[in-house]
Amino acid sequence: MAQRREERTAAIIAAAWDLAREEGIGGLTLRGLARVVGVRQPSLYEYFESKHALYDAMFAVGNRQLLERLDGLSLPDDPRAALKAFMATFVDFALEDDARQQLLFQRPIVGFEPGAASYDAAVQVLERGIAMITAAGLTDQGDVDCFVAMVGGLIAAQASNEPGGDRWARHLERLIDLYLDNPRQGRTR
Amino acid sequence: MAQRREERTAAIIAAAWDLAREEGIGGLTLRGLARVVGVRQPSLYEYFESKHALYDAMFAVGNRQLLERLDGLSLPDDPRAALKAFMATFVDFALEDDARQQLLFQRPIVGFEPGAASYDAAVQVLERGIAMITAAGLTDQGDVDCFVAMVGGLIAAQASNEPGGDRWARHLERLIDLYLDNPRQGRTR
DNA sequence: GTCTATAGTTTGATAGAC
DNA sequence: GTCTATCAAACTATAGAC
Repeated sequence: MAQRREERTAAIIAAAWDLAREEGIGGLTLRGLARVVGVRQPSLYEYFESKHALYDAMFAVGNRQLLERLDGLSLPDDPRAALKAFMATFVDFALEDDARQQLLFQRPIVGFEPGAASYDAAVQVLERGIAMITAAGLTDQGDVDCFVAMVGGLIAAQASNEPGGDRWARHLERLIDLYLDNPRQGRTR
Repeated sequence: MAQRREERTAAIIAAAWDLAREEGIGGLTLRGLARVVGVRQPSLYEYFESKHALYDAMFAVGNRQLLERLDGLSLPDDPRAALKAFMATFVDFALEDDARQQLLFQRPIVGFEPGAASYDAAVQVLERGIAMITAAGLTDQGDVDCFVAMVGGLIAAQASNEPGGDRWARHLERLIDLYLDNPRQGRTR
């Protein structure tokens, strides 16, 4: 049964995420993971050929979760309202889990580059985001860049200075309006 | 001569920064540092009682460099122009050296918290920045938070997506105008 | 597929001679 | 103050029995 093996693999990845949440993404070790899974450390090599392969699988699962959540949204017709709902979901997702935010949106593991298959989900997320921004009226590359940087800055400030709070995140909607209302070439009136 | 010792300590810290620039801040090892300094690894313990103490000294030196550069600016009288010049210098400093940016503005070393003395310079930098923002007209805490997050977001996006370029950094002045012209409670006219 | 055993490496830190 | 020698610990990864 190949299905049995896939379920087991998924359970190990889930346990790895649990552990990363406690120990930090960089503090994840195969010994620790084996302990919570209930096997000996070498047995994990039956499911992942290296530690990098484990990170890669975690990266893929995390991005697929994000993609599912974004695709599950029932967005309003108004492009601006839709963008706000989309980005609020994105920010919530990022702030829910610091370890996940680090592995998905930063590069905290030296030498780790996600494989093409795992990267695919991340690319899809980015494409959806840019499509939403464009639909809301920001077509200039510089405007899109600034918008993306702003959202990333909010997330980073919130996660590192006040995890669990909303001191920064609560300004998201206002800032979205600000950016949409002031494109680079735009006139205020 | 205690002076001789201080000079040697400073030289070791400088070498550590050189090495961190090559190997990454997390890849810095005492053995590697000893090699480039020209001594054996245990000899470093004559100058730093632990690796954390070395990081702490590096953190302090980096922040003092930033403080010197900011204090050395001859700023225009106009508060808005002054803020732009101040922040441009800050962003340049952060983007000059990725390892330095990581140690100073992120927390890439697990378990490392700068000591009070080293933290002092960092606090002074932040205070100066907030004073500049306030002088330019943003007095609301939420406005200051958003401004700081925006600058951090620009730096992070630039450093991680296009090191050495200016695709994000070049929008700094325009975004400063945008934030100053649109305070939370403000009216456009 | 899981185990025991261990190789092989790297690291921070200490002891003690000089 | 610098050295040699070494400890003690952690980790990833592999070999081979069952």
